Amino acid sequence: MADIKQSEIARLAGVSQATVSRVLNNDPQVNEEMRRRVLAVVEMLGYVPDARAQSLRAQRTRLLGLVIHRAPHALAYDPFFSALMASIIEEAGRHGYHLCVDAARTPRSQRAIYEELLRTRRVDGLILVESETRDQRIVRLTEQGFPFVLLGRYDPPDAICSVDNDNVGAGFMATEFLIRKGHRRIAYIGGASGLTVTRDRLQGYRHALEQHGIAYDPHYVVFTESSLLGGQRAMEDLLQLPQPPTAVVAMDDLIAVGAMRTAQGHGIRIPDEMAFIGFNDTPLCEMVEPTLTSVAIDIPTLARVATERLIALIEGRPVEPRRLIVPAQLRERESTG
Amino acid sequence: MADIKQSEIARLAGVSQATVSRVLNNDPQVNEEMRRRVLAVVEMLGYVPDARAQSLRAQRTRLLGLVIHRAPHALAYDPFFSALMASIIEEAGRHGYHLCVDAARTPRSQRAIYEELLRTRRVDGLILVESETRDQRIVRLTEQGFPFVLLGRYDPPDAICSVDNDNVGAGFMATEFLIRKGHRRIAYIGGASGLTVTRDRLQGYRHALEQHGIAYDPHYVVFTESSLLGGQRAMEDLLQLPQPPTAVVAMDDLIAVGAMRTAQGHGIRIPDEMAFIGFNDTPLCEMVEPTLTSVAIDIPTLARVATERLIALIEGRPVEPRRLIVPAQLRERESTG
DNA sequence: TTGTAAGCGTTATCAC
DNA sequence: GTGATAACGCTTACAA
Repeated sequence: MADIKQSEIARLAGVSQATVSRVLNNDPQVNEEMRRRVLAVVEMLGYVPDARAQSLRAQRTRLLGLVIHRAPHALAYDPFFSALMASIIEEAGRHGYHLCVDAARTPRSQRAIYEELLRTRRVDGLILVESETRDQRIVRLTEQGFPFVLLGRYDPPDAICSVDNDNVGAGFMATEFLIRKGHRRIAYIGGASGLTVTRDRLQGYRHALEQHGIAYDPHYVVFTESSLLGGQRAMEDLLQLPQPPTAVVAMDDLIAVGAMRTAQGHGIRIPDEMAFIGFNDTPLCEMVEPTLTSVAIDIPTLARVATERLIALIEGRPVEPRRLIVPAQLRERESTG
Repeated sequence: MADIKQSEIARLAGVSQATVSRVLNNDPQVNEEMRRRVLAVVEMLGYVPDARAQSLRAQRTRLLGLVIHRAPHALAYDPFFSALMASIIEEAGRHGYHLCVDAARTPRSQRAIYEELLRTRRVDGLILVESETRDQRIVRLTEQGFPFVLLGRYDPPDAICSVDNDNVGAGFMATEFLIRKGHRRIAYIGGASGLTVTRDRLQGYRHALEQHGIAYDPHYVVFTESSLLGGQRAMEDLLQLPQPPTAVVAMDDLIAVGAMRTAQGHGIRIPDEMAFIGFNDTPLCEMVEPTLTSVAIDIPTLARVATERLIALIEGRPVEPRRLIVPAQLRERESTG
């Protein structure tokens, strides 16, 4: 039972193996009668073509590659990554593609993995995440002409095909929202200061202040690690200031919640005395008291668009413009009044 | 540059293509001199064999399959799945395998996906999760002799190869822990009632009650969806009882937190008036107030063992015993006093 | 010890 | 319109 192949179908239907292939590929030239006969046998045996043979013959696997750059436990609780992966899978499936996920913990193994995926032709294209300023992967893939899409920002914009959530815009949106609520002393708590996300959102924050005639005060900007504890520590620092802020833009929900906890611990009422806004719109936002306003990255759209574009690249369709921006969305809740 | 193949290496090294293949497969019969010559060219061109051709020839793809049974947004915040996937990827990589992840939202598409993966031979084996009591996938895979490992329980134990976190034991452990704390009216909030996990933990719960001479009262057992809201709804029901429980065993941390919230909303003090215990030991446990006691499933071990066994099956090595149990661990926190 | 050649299951290009 | 036949890139008998 295991190994039905086209020649087997052909034998039972009394036609040649080539005809079976034609029928299965909807060749219009094939006679109705033969088509029926072949399809009947195909149906009966539940024949499906062997993906391995198709891959070799067609020179493509219909597999998209995604490489995770974290240790397993770090990935486990990263909703961004899970959501991304799930949406990629879904969109890929719609186009008849599958997702192959690999992991690379160290920078060295990263290079090795990308090199392997590239050379073995195990996948037809790659989705890149967490780009660095001088990304070797991008250089390599570009010079090899291997299809890939970057999730993130890259300069110059037309050099490669990329899809980005608008981090600058998101930082701007969050800050302006607070300004419109009447706040003037607004703090920004960033994550690791080297990350592009941190810097981009900070840029949006500064831009919003500027546009509304508020002087930028570096005392209101702190960087910390992306965790509850990080948020708590950052807030402690901000509360030491002679003029503490009346509103806080935090790099992610975890930091925001940590900061909010600390403020509450100091007897500060939220949102009356201090407003908070986070990023990513994680379920955490609904779990805390008061619920947390958050700027949502539209992960499903991000993933969908990136996947669509990658498949277009693979199949040789034009992709224009090269860089696409997916706007963020603000989800207003109690923490901003 | 793109397409280096063995025949190309052979030409440059002045040997036959078969010799190149032998060198790459460490055939001991090949002469040292030739080996050097071939490897030099291989090195120089950075040649790596084409995975597609190897797949067809060897009749195996070195791909493991995992099918997710949820909508993307549901997966996004499911740490169990992410942790599992990450650990599978890591272990697979150690053995030279990759992970192919697919998704099936509806039961119908589920069958279709499994059938496709099975028939197209796109993957060498499957890791099954979330088994149901009469799992059609298992029947089908078994009759086809397709390699797979079930993460979960299955009877009879020797029928198929499975790795289970000890759900019965975990349910028992959680319940007994509460009993030892002095509780007698203990509720159990399960997930979807069809799931094996739900039933297994319930069995452990009943077993613990029985062993400590506490009568089983079905009013204390409710089923709900695995979410904050599900937990909240279930708790509302439990609070309607003439004699509400003094302790709650919830199927997962999300449900537990939802239930805890609702209890708090009704002015119930935790853990003084009501104790809570969840499952999975997610970061959520540390984020809530009071922190949540939880029974941890050892996901990395689970994933590692399952992956190892699947690969053993694929490569025709014996796997004994067929069923393996990975014990759980209780992480005590504030919610149980 | 090495080269020649068959074949893995497809698709596509030929003749007929 | 249909049936032989040649690839796709690799592994492995078998021949030399």
